Amino acid sequence: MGIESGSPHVRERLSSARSRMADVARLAGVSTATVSRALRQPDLVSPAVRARIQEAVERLSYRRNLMAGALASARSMTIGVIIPSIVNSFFAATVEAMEQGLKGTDYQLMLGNSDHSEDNEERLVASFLAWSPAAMVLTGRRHTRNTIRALIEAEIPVIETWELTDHPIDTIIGFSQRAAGRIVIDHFKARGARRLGFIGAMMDRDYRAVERHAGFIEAALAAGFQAPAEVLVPERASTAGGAKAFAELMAGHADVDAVFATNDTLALGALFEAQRRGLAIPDRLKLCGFGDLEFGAASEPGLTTVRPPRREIGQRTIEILLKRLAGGEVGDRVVDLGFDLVVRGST
Amino acid sequence: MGIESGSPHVRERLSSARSRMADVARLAGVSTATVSRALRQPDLVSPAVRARIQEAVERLSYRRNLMAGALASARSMTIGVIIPSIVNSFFAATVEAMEQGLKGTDYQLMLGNSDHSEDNEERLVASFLAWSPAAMVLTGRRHTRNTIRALIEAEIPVIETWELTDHPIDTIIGFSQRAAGRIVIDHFKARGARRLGFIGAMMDRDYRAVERHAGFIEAALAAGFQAPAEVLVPERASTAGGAKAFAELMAGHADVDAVFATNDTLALGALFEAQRRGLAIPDRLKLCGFGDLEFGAASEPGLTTVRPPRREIGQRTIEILLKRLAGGEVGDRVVDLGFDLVVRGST
DNA sequence: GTGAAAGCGCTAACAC
DNA sequence: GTGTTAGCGCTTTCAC
Repeated sequence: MGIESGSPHVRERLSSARSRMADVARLAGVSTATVSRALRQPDLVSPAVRARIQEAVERLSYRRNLMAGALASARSMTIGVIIPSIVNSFFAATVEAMEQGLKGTDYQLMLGNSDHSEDNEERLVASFLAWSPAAMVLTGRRHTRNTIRALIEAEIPVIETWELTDHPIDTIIGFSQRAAGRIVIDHFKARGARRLGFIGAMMDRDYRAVERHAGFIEAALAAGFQAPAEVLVPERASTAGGAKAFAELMAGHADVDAVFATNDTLALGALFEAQRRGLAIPDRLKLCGFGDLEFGAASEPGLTTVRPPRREIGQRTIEILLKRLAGGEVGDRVVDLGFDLVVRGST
Repeated sequence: MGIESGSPHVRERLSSARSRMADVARLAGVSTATVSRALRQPDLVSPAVRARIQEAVERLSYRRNLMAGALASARSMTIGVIIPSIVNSFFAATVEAMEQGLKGTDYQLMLGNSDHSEDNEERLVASFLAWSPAAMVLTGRRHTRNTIRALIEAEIPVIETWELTDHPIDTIIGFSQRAAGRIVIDHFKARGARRLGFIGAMMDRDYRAVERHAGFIEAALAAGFQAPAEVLVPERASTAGGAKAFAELMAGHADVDAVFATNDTLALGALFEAQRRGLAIPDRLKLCGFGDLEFGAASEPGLTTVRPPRREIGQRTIEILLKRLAGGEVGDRVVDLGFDLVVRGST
């Protein structure tokens, strides 16, 4: 098309194997504009033409080049998701639910891992935005100024998750971490606990754990308990860390009879350590975790825990996003999905 | 720049806020080609010019539009990774290691989840290829014909992981699942086991578990054991499933004294169930898992397990990929990273 | 409802 | 070592 003989720099096509939209257009006897419409907004194209295009697409086994489309429209079919940790199955369940919600659409998740660092998050957001994502999903409500600015300038839907705040960047979907900490006190009190303990991990970086802790302490004092004994492990939550922290806790405060661990994994470690020490659960020691990780239902005894709406957060996020991306209204900016206390043998 | 008055269709820039390479070029007093070079192959640009460009980039807080670059070069800075499950922390550790290996480079992982299905994998590969990834990373060596063809046609590095085969698509990095099953027999025999049991999950879809099973059975028979008693759970491995399967196993074969579970999560369930039944571990019952998940080191008793090179697979994958993408030679096409038997209290 | 044509913001031949 | 220039394969006005 218009290659004049003598044209100086002819660039060869790199992937000559793959058919382009122009090939489809030619075969269907229409323009590329019409093919583009037929593929993106079928309603705007007459049924007859649509059928011809469909046939041509199949004959050529044509697949749209998403990058060309993204460049032309300044918007890609990508949704950037940043979670604090992949290994932590809290967020894995949320991501899995998001993936399932996206099945059948053309959207792709682009997953990043901030390792619980706001600076890492800032870098990730910057590099994700270079892909002109259709939307961004973050974990938590705390971000650097630059992150927030970049996100606002991008003018795309932004969903924060796993927490609540009255001032989300755009929309936040989660639950009150503080209330999750408080509810444990009610339960311990009902069970007759006298001396409380707390085990936490990575509380210098995991702001959600800090909030659960705050809720726990605040409610403990309000309920007339002595200030809980605490042991924090610096590394990320692990069974080994939980066992170690529990040992340390009991070493310093042998009278503790009810322990809240900010994470089921820590609680499992405490449970094993209690077993090793022959402490009867729940009679001598009551144990409550957070997360409702799968093993808690099958452990011996079963682990009492606070269940966050892990999958629901992901489902609702995608639901809201798909509606927005299809041109729907912005709904509630704060979505509280709540949580449950799951009572099992350990209390 | 050549906008003639009366030009019919002038399209307005959508994101006028962001600076383009042309802006940087203008400010630095060079052409866009030079800016592009300075950003991608700094060695080809004189230090003086490079510095000027660098300054302009900072002044304008310029970020390259990766999609434009990808379109022009028919190659994006993306590495597509497909794993069978996000929730399963086996692969999470591999992905985490890959991410860390990519830190400081401009490459991004694009993560997909096949849910242990070759058909899902095929769809994911197809949609990932639409992004012209720089490379693809798959889990396992079994793929549909279409997957393999598409990957070969893409002419990019392809790494298969977590298994071995003499005929990889391109390169495979892993270990022998079959040998991992066999080694457990050696250990059980050394510990004086008499009657063997096996617990598996999702063995209709998880081909790696099937291979471990095959190795276990094959070695058991070769070592003169009676054919192991087996219980398989259809769902994905869980503690609850392990407990249930173990209960069923003992109900049918009360004489079993050594159990191999294809997954530590199942083994943990068996451990809890054995506790509930008052079976002494390891005296009455020996238990071995697979995966070396974190809790096994802290459980009571500690869980003997086969440790796969989870992080090593990810590290090596990125190492090899970065070398290849930088134009390096293709090295070994089969990389055996081996595995370890980690002996703890449960045997 | 459909087509023409002007970009989207880069990269890579090639010339100098 | 640097500039010129022609695309990459779409999307989207605008005109009909």
